[in-house]
Amino acid sequence: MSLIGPAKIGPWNKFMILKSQVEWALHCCAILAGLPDGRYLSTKALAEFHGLPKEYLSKALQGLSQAGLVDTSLGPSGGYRLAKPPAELTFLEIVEAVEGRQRTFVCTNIRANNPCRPKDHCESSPCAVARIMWEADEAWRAKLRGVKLSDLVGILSQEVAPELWKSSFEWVLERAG
Amino acid sequence: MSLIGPAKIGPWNKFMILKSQVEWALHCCAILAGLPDGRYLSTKALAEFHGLPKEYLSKALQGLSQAGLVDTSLGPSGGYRLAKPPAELTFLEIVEAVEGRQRTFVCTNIRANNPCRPKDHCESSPCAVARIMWEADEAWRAKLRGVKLSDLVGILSQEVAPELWKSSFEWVLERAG
DNA sequence: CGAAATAAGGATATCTTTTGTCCTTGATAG
DNA sequence: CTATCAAGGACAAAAGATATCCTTATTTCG
Ligand code: SF4
Ligand code: SF4
Repeated sequence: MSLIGPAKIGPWNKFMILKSQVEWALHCCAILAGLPDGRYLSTKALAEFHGLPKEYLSKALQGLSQAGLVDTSLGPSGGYRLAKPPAELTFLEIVEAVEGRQRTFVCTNIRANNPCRPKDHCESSPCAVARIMWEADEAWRAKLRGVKLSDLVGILSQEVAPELWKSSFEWVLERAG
Repeated sequence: MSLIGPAKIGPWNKFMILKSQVEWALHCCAILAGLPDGRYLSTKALAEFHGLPKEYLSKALQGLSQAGLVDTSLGPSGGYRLAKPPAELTFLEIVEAVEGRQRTFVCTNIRANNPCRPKDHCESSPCAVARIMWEADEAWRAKLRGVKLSDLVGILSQEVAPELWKSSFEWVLERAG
């Protein structure tokens, strides 16, 4: 389902992959975006709705909370709600909140091992290899930065079957504190 | 060195990261690009030049070989050489040869767990979340597809100190079969 | 006030992936 | 014939992802 080409290159089937937490967080934000003003939705409800382990999903939601993307409330009728309007929440913010902000290419500075290199030689700036890879990372981020949560909700509201959309909304409302 | 922001978000310090093999393969290709026509360079020489474990680097080179990016030759004076001119070899080809071609976002289809979803409901196409993430992946690939190995060599030849560039070239030539 | 529900987060266990080593096989140059 | 090479299988160690359990402090509601 997720292979692009015939790619069967030795034992290297797996590509660098985002945590499944990212998918969970995106789905949860989409749900929270539909919540009426001031209401909260608990981890329990979000986990149940998506069929996910509650305790582990909680870690992803904590990531969103620490990044300031959601507000929380304790006690019964507590839970999560978005900290800003869906139109001001980007995909990149959500992805980075759970996945971190490191680049995909990390440089282990192997050029320092060059046997021809003088002992006192000091490369100051990152070399071209790293810069090129980081530009690709930035293109990835730029794309995600350009998509708002509200864009997603807009697409989903058109694509999801109306009766499913409606019943899901009601299911959530019943549990929103 | 590789952090973009202050990003200290819970235990999630690590981002999805490319194998170090990718860095190794890019460096090796840069070296091979400087090889005179018809000459080969062995795993042993490449590993020694970069200070890498020979047997493990070998796996990365096998990836390049299986992808048809390099030609190999057995026996003494054997090794690797590029299968095509550096101007026709893209970063993306090299990266995919060692890392694979899977997307960074894999969809575990959690929408199927929606308790409101009718039993016989069948979502055919991937939803908007997945499509958006895949577009970002494609932007990343497009960027890497646009950079040729010859571009890298051009930049390096300007940036690397001339005496180091020259001595490295000679070091390689001494060992090229 | 007291009980139940909640987020936050520490500790730990398990599984997968990455990284690395070792060895065998078959081919090739000299 | 011998030394050297790529290919690749088997295996081990380290790191990371996934998941569970438990404690603590806070808040709502009866
Ligand atoms: S800076 Fe360039 S040479 Fe140094 S490790 Fe990173 S990619 Fe390799
Ligand atoms: S297709 Fe969409 S809803 Fe289904 S698992 Fe993928 S991202 Fe989630």
